[in-house]
Amino acid sequence: MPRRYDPERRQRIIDAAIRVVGEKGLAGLSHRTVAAEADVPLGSTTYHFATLDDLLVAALRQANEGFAKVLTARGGLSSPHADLPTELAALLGEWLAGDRTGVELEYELYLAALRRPALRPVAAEWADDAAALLSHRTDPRTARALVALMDGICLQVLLTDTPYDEEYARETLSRLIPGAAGG
Amino acid sequence: MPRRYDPERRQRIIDAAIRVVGEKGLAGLSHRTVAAEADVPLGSTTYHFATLDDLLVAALRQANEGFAKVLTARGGLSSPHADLPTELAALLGEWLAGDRTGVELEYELYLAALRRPALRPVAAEWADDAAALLSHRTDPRTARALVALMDGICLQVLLTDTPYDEEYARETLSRLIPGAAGG
DNA sequence: CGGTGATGTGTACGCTCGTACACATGGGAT
DNA sequence: ATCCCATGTGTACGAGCGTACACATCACCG
Repeated sequence: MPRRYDPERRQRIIDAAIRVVGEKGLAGLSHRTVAAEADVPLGSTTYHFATLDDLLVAALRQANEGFAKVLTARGGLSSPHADLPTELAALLGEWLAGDRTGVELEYELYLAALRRPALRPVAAEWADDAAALLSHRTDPRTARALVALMDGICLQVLLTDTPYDEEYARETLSRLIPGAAGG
Repeated sequence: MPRRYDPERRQRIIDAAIRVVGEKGLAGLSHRTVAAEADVPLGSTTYHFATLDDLLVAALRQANEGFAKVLTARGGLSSPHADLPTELAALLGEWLAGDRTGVELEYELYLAALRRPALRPVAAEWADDAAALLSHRTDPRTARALVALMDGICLQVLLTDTPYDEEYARETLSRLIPGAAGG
C-alpha cells in the first residue's frame, strides 16, 4: 500500500477516538479500535500518540472546547437580563435531552481523570473554565457551587435513569444565588 | 493441591475485588487479579461470579453498605440539634481527609454505572438511600439537592487536586436549606 | 453409611492488547 | 535537483484476558 499524504491525520485520529469512546466507552478504546475507526494503520496511531493517555488528553481537551462553545453560544450566559438559574437549567435540559452519547462521552472522559493523573490538569481546566464563564454573572464562590450542583444533578440523571426535571434544577440552582429568595 | 473447605470464599472474593479496585482501579480488575488477591485459583472466581459485572454489583453493594454505616454512625444526622450543613461538611471532610483509596474506590464503582447498565440499579439505590437518610432532617427535594451538591463538591476535589474547603462546603450546602439565610 | 451435587482445582484455547521495529515514501528545505 | 527526516505502513512478539471444560473432593441429605 502506497503512502498516503494526509496532513489532517492527527486530527482525524482524535475525532475517531471521541467516536469510539462515545460508542463503546473508555474500555473499548485501544490503539487498534481507533486505528480502525480512523481508517489508518495501527502504527499510525502509535506514531502520533505514543500512549493512550496522550490520546485521551487530546480527546478530552477537544471535548471540553466543544462544550465551551455550546455554553458561550447561548447568549443568555453573558446577558445580565436573563435569569441565571433558568438559563443553566435550560442548558442542562438541552444537553441531556438529545442523544445521550455526547453527555456520556464528556462525563466518561472527565471521570477518567479520577484514576489517570495525566488527565487531571485537563479536568481542572474544564472546571475552571466553566466557573470563569459563570463568574461574569455572579461571584466566583457561587460560580463554583453552581458548577458542582450541575455536575451532581447530571450524574444523578445519568446514573439512575431518572428523567431530568428542569423545574427542579432551576429551583435548586436558584437557591445557591446569594440574596435570591428561590422559587 | 487438595480441595480446601472454604465456606467464606465468596465473601473473600468480594473483599479482594474491593482491594484490587482500590489499589489498581477498575481497569486493573480481572478474574485473575482478584483470584491472586484472594489467594484462590482462577476457576474459583469464575465459579462464584460468572461475569465481572456480577462481581462488580456485589462489590458496589458492599461498598455502599460500608458508606451507609459511616453515615448512620454519625449521630448528628438523626439528631435535630446539630446544624445539618455543618454535619454534612464535616462528614465530607472526614471522608476526604484520610486515605483517598476509599473515596476513589467508591466513586469509581459508582461512576462505572455510567457505562454498565447492570450497575445502575445499585447506583440508584445509593442515591435513594442517602436521600432517605437526609429526609429525616429536611424535605425530600432538598435532600436530593444536598446529595447532588455533595457529589459535585467531592468530584471537584478528587478530579482537580484542589484541597477540600470545609467552610466553603458548609456555607454552600446551607444555601440549599429552605428558609436558612446561609453563612 | 452411601450417594451426589455443590464446590474447588488445573489447564488449555483463541483473542486483543501495547509495544517495538524495519522498511517505504515523498514534501519541503537547501 | 538532491537529500533527509517527518510521516506512513506492515508485521511480529509476548503478555494478559475471558471463557470453557474435565476432573477431584467432600459436606450434607436421606
